[in-house]
Amino acid sequence: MADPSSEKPTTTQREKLEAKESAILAAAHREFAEMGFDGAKMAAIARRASVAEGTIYLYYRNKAELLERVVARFWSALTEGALAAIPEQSPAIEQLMALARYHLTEVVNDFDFIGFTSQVRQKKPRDDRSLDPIRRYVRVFDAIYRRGVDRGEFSANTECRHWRDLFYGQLEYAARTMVLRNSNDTDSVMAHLEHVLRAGLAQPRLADSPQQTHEEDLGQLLAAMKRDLERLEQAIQPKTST
Amino acid sequence: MADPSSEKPTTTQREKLEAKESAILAAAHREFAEMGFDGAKMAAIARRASVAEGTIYLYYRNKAELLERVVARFWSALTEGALAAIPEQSPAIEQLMALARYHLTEVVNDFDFIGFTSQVRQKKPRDDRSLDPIRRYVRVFDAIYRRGVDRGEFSANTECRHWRDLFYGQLEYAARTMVLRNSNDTDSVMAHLEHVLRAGLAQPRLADSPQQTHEEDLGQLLAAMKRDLERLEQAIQPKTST
DNA sequence: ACTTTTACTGAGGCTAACTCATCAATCTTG
DNA sequence: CAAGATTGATGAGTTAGCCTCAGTAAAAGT
Repeated sequence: MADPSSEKPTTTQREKLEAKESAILAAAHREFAEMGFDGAKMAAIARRASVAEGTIYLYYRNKAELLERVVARFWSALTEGALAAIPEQSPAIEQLMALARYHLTEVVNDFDFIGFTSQVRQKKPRDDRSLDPIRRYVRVFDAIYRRGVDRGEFSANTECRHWRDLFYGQLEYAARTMVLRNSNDTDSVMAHLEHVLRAGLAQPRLADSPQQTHEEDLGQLLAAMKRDLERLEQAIQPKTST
Repeated sequence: MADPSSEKPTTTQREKLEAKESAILAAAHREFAEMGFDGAKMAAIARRASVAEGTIYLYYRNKAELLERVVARFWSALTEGALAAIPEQSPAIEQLMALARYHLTEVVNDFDFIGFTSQVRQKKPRDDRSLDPIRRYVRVFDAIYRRGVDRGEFSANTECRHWRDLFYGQLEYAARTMVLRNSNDTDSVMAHLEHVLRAGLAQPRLADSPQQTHEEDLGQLLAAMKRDLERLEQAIQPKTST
């Protein structure tokens, strides 16, 4: 066992398993994307992955669970890509727009998987772990949002989840429209979203009790100036009063 | 044939057919809603509708087409309900909010059918007539939007479709969140949507040349203060420099 | 009353998901 | 290193459920 040559087969064995599982997932991904859930045949997936049909059932209980794992992998990959696409040090609003652009293009590319996702969700209990990758992806938005609040870019008095729903909802519908019409006007969608976010996130109380956000910043500026004035006054007074 | 009594069976015959078709649709609706598409069994639908399994295939080519027709009926009903729920003479923004509230509650009630809809859409060519009821429903928004533009409530320089995507997208995601969490905060969703619509639809150029509203006033205030400071500086300098 | 047309039926065909007895390969142990 | 044990892989067979179609009943036509 200490002999390196004898270790090789051990690691190879593990790698073999993982490679096989990965091959099945990749084959299933392609088959589902091309044929849809009902159209996809387990036999075809097995053929694509170069395994026997029965082998698939050693890794996944049934066709539905296979789809579920493919979908989970899709969202994990999406999360990786999104994190890579977001500029680290930029203002939060720019990070949001980068996320939006990434999300939109990816969703248009793999639009079927949005449908698969809701198909999977439909028959899952609320707290199923298989939905975690989706939750992790959604939290990418939340993280940026919170950072925006911390940096003072966004006012803190709107619930994050409403903006999250608006963000992903708008993008998904825009993607659907683009896919259905086979057109691509990403830029105009992005411009509109940015407009809405800037107008609403930066000045979120405009509707309820207007004039509180940027004005808040400006208010702080004013306060600082007032302090400066007072200091100036202090500096003067000794000379003038004496 | 001219005898009225001989006409009766003819109409009864037609009514019978329509009643049967309607019974099948209703049975299918319930079965799909309870069991999902895959879980629903044609035999069960036939039993619910009190017809033989083969009879269903006289009306619908296959299970998928049956779902398609159920979905179409669902959207038609939604359109009727929406038109009824919208106050005729109110401002467009209020009509939009009425539509939003109606849409949200209905979608939460029958959330499965949203999933079915995308399932149906996935395997349909772009120009399939069976999607018409959905298009008709979507146009309810468009009509209100245009009316708002005509009345001068909304500025005309944003594309309708972006606001439509935002409107339905936000609501669908909000509905999903509510269904998944089994919570109901319709009012807070509505408040947020109204805020966004009012901020964006009424003052649509905010994003292009930012910071022109209240900050302008504050800016003037700051400018005035700066002038004061300069005056103060002037007042001091003679005394300190001399 | 007899034919034709139309509406309906449900047993059976067929496809495709899933199982399981069997085999192959690797690991363990005397 | 050979023999047994364990684990992984296979694909023919089972089964569920969609859909067909030959046959029946009812209505319309003549």
